Amino acid sequence: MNDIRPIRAKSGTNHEGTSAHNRRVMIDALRINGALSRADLARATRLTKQTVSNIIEELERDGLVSSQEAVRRGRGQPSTPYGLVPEGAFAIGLQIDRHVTRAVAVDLVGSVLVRDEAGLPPGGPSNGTKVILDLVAGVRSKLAGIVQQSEKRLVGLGAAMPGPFGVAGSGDDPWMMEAWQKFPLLETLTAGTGLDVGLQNDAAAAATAERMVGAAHGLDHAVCLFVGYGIGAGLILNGELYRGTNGNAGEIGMALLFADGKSTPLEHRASLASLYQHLSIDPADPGLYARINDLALRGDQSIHAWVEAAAVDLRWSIHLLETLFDPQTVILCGSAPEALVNRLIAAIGPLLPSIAQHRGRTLPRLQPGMADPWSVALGAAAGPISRAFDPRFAAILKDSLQS
Amino acid sequence: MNDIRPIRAKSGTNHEGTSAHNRRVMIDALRINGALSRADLARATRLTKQTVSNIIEELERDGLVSSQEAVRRGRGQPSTPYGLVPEGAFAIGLQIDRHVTRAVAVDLVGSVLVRDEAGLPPGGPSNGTKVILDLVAGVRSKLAGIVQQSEKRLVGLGAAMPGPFGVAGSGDDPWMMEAWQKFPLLETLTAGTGLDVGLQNDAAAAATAERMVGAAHGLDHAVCLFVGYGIGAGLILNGELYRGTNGNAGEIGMALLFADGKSTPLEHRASLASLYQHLSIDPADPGLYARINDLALRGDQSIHAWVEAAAVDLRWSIHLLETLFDPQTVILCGSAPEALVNRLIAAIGPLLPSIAQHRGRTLPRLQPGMADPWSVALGAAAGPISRAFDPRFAAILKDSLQS
DNA sequence: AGTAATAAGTCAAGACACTTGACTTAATGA
DNA sequence: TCATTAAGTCAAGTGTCTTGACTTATTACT
Repeated sequence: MNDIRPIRAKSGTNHEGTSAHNRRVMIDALRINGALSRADLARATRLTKQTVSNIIEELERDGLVSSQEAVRRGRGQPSTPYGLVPEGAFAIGLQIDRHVTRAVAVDLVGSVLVRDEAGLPPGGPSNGTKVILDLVAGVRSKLAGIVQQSEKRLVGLGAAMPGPFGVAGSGDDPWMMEAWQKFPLLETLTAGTGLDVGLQNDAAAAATAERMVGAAHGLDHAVCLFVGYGIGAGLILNGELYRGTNGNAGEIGMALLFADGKSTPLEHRASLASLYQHLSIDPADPGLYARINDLALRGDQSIHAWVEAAAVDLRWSIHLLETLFDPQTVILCGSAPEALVNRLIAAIGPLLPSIAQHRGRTLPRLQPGMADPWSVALGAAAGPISRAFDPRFAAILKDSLQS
Repeated sequence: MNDIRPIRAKSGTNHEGTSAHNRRVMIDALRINGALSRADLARATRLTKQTVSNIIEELERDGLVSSQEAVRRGRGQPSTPYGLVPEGAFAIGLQIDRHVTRAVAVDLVGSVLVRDEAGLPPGGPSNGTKVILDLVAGVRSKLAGIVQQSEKRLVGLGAAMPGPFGVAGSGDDPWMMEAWQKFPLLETLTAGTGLDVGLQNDAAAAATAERMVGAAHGLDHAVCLFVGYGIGAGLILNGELYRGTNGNAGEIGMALLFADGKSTPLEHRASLASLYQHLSIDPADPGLYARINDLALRGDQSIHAWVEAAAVDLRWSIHLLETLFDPQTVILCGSAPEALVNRLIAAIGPLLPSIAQHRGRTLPRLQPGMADPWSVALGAAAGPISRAFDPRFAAILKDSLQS
């Protein structure tokens, strides 16, 4: 009769949770709307003027917001807008890709202050860990050289790498990503940097970036279709990144397509990997990015065939994402040369019919996102910033309150 | 300069929000774990014993929980477990299907107390509204005859019908569902019943039912693949039903499949509609359910061919849902005869490889859910109960606190 | 048996964060 | 000039959780 079953329950909350939530709501409002007065904030958040005043005062003491020039708007006392202070917080973003690793330092509003990259030697984590830790340390010290107190204001390190995580893989990846995926990266990075470390896949990172400073800014439901070496979808649902049970939600590249009696993962058909194979070029070529961009700009015939084929699969992928997630918009982004992404977008249209053809639609069904080799690292850095400052259910719960 | 841009912000919260959240967390814990003592609840929710005592006292006054026989568990004062009181709250669930409408009255723990159905005359809402309102009124008065104070404890009316909502349709549906989808159903039901009314699609309702009393009980990430006249997926993400921008998330039946050079919606290939067509029978036949069940039990050859074909599409659908949502489990349910669902499940296996083949997996990748013509109505009723009593982010916000 | 240990649950005071309503400040418009 | 309007502050009030001591009830040990 002595049942020792664990009791499962969500955590309760208390005053601290309330306060933490309200602080986050203020920051979020300032991020979405730009500078706002206390009175504006009170109306928008449904809190009282007094409460807003107290919280703003606290945020100002913490260096997260600052007052601006008073604004006269008709009768009444002029309002004093408060805006986010970019240097109020920083985060380091780290991208681990097949043959390269990139790190950036980003501030509270998502500006990249420092960026650096390094080649990853073959051999997986055993050879790459030192390179990565050195890269992070370098970015961190450069940041310290640019701004005061950066270390105190560093909220964490976000890492991004291709998924999926924790899955028994196919073993056909020459880039040892599987070894990386199995490696205790979080623990290694935490031990090596002393920072709070988070990990997400590259598509999720791209979506996080789009939400902070890109096309998904202020949206609560958006899907980012990320075309990189692989292909994946980053999901913004209810205003938050959706991770799924194991952080693998959105791994559309693993979706099997059936054609001509055989099944192929989408990843093998529409991704830069397939392009490299199509063009018979070495993905480790350092001048690759410029070369592809050049080919895309020139409208090269060899690229054209791949674009047309990939566009068919992407068009269908977008249709499927619209059908399953019912987002406000789909964003096409990638760690691909911008010219190539533009060609893809042009080739994808017109979109397939879907539930996205909705009466109340205001946003385009498909929008271009960032096409920048640094966008994944930026999104990786945006992760810790979002965790620290965006309103989230988890942030009100007692078991998340440590500070 | 007089910019009248609307300021967008999430709502703040206050003590009431805190309290409302904690009440919901208690109810949720009792629902998941069964009866618990105050001390157990305090540990599980991370609240203090005193706080739990106060909230339990309040919930007991409200008739939502009641104490049970004291339990001796080793040293120390025996604990007094508290459990949910089924008749603490009720909701009416309404299913509007092509040729039939069903209504149920459900209690706090998801037991169906009253059920009734009626045929829907052709002609869409103009002819059907009266039938529906009469059906609801009948169920409501029968409930009042069974339990005391049912009207006071009625938290709302949940309606479910096939989606998608608000989409420019294809117009090829003989059952006038498009007319229903365009009809101001919420307003009509609110005016006709005086209740708080919610609306979701049938797959979402099935998922809500599975979460309250079925295979998704206590799970935070589950996908219900619902096979009915159409086919759809109900999504439980982060412990809540995910609706998408327009309540159309999960409408996998609208997904276009490409084969033999033409595109077909999944719905036309794997759904009861396709079965009826395959068997050349009239979907309005009142003895349909028994007839199909009988055919499935006998292992009829005509059904066998459809099952084999549908299983291919369902196998792929499950693979896709696993890939995109990374759920803890996929549940196959339907408003289809149980024997048919069992045949389908048997025919679907083995599943396609996917990211669901994860190291830490404990639940089966695919589980059977309810296969019951009443499950959609039950899920419809579970909607208002979940909105009223489950922990949700929205419930802590000031703009959701009215009571 | 008697007593120490253990755990549930209560009591009463305290702390925290939001709310209330009156008040001050500073601008515009008639 | 002065009523009106709106931003923002002040100080007391309120609701909800927390704290720490205390009571109650049972088992385990001597």
